[in-house]
Amino acid sequence: MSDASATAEDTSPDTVNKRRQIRPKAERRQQLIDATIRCIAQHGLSAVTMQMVTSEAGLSAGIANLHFESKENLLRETLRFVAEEYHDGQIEIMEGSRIPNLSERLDALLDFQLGRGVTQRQKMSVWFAYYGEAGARPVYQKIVSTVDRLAAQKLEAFFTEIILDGQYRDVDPRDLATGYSALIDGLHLGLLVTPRELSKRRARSVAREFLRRAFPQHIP
Amino acid sequence: MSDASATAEDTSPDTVNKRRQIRPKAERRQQLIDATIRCIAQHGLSAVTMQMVTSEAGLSAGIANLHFESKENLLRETLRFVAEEYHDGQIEIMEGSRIPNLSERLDALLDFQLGRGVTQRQKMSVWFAYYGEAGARPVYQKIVSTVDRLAAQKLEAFFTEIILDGQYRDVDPRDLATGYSALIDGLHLGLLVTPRELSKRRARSVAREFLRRAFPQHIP
DNA sequence: CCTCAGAATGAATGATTGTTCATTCCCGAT
DNA sequence: ATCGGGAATGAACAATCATTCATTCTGAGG
Repeated sequence: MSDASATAEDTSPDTVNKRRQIRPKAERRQQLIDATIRCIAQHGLSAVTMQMVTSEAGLSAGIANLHFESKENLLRETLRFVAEEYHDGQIEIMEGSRIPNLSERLDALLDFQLGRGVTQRQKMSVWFAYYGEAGARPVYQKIVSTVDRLAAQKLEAFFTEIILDGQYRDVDPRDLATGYSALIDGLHLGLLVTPRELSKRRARSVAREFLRRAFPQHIP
Repeated sequence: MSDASATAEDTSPDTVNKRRQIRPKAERRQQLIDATIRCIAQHGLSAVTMQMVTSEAGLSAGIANLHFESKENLLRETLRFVAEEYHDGQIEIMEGSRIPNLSERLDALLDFQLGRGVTQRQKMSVWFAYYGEAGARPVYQKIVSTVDRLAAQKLEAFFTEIILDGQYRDVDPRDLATGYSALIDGLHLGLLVTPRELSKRRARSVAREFLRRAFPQHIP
């Protein structure tokens, strides 16, 4: 929106470019998925059209049907990408090869899940747009279930490790992991729907207090 | 789907009735809202059409535009109804004129939020369908925000009462209310999207444990 | 420099959908 | 009984959308 001086030939990647370019298939697919994410975040899943996506990607109308078979396919692959991206990031932290200290790893998890990222709001919108449809679409349920199950197992293992380290009593790692995951989902929902009443800072504080009550020795 | 024997004149309310009936405006509006809820739960918000809704209600095609100005209006009023119904039920319990005992009131709240009700799943679907679109639709955000704020205030007051009664230290009622609300939302999400991995019983147990950690004297 | 496989285009198409409104006909008031 | 206001109908309409495919054009290999 800033550099729109169409005086000479324009070869910048983001602005309108008349020249047709041929790119590898994988690159075009990702380009279309990224455009779909932006469209869902801005207009809502139910308002997204193919023209909207291809226009956002700066490409022609028929290209989405060329690289994905149909609109349904494009939306399904977009969900899969967002779901895997989120859970992969989570799992990388929890497996903990990077951060050996358990307290620091808890903080890193909090930062990843509730930290600030400009693009974070876009991802949340997409996330819940699909959740909203999941009740009626078994395909979406299956994608989310698959990645969710793995993340839940890793979280349970992570909590088990903390429980052993702190010798905590009367704490079931499975129930605690379920509760923590639900809490994070609910906080994301609050950040998305009522951002005026729930700041990111307070959301992080609330989640931290949940962990502090469960693992007082690991959270100051 | 069971009693479909079209042998004689049919005057039952739910089955197909040829005879045209004139009913009060308010009744027709509610009838259409109920049909909309069922359609959203079954097919998803993005797949709902006017014909689907009017057919589900057993009425003619143009009637939705007669009682609501447009489709957008119908969807907006449906959201308002579901949101108010849920929060009114919550508030009635928390105000506690019915149940004086605080522990019993906590249990009643858990039962209402995570109890079994056949229609519960339908309402959850609608709830999250709108949440998914809320990120892109300020109108939805405003409706949810309005009812949510009132419920949050009542919950905070309720928790404050419990804190005073139990003389709990180091517990902020506002943060606790935010956390509990988020936890319930997250559990609803789990019940909707991954029902195989989260039973209602376990969801209730997880929420109860959250409360027990905060109010040990009030939850056995 | 030339060639051509196949990537990209975008106008055309058929299907779907929200909305309208002329017509029908129910039901309470007279 | 009957009359009229207005609730209900449903066929028709205009707009929108996903998808197709004949055509254009690119860029790497010969």
